[in-house]
Amino acid sequence: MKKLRIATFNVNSVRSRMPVLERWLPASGVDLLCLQETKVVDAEFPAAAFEAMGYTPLCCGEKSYNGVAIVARVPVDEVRFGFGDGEDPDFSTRVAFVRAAGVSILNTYVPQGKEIAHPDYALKKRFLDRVRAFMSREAKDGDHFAWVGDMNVAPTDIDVTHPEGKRDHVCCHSEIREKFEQVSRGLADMLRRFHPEEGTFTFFDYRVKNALDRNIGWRIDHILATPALEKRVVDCFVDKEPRSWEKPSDHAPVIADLEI
DNA sequence: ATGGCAATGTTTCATTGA
Repeated sequence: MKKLRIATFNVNSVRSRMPVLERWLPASGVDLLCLQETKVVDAEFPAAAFEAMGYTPLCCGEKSYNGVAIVARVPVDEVRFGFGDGEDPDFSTRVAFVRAAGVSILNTYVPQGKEIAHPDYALKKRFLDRVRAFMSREAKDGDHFAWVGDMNVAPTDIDVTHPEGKRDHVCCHSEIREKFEQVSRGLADMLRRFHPEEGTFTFFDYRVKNALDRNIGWRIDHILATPALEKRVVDCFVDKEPRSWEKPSDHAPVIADLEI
């Protein structure tokens, strides 16, 4: 039985976040980190800084927007970017799949969708359908599999401050919640299992004054596990500390401890 | 709380994010 600590973190630019990451990651105990919104082409990804901390980065990014990466200090057996299902776009800068240390992890940055009437919202729903199809292909019964990342869905009313004003929001609308529920059916919400209390958030808008201290936020970053993996998860929590530092991401990392 | 802030590239503003 080995311990494995995994995490998901939307960094909102990996280059701007290196001071936070260099303070947080070495002390975090995280073995395998899933990043979203790296916002950088692969040639300019700060690989050396991660290597200096003892981690190997595997990235797929683009200029200005999106970008995902797997950062691991355990041997990685396989990594793939994009859905690889033949559909266009492939979303290689929003989808990463990794096998390492006896687990499989799908790391996604789900499109936010802008507004219900916007074409990006239809793209978001299609993205979630493709996640379901990907998992049907890649996650077999009994697999130690997790779907993690910035899902841009607050699954229930307690996952957002002031839900009554957000009925038509692309992250809260009943339709997207139903879609997310359908796509994630059979997977267990690890953060909710260990933190069922209200006010458990992973995103705190920069524009809301003292959002962190007032705990005005959203729970949109998730770690979801198959039944086989769920049995191996011994803890899951939000690490809000790096959100309180200088030049923070607007998201906080979500950490899960596994015994594999 | 119906604004606000942060990051990026096109850079002294426009666009995007959630």
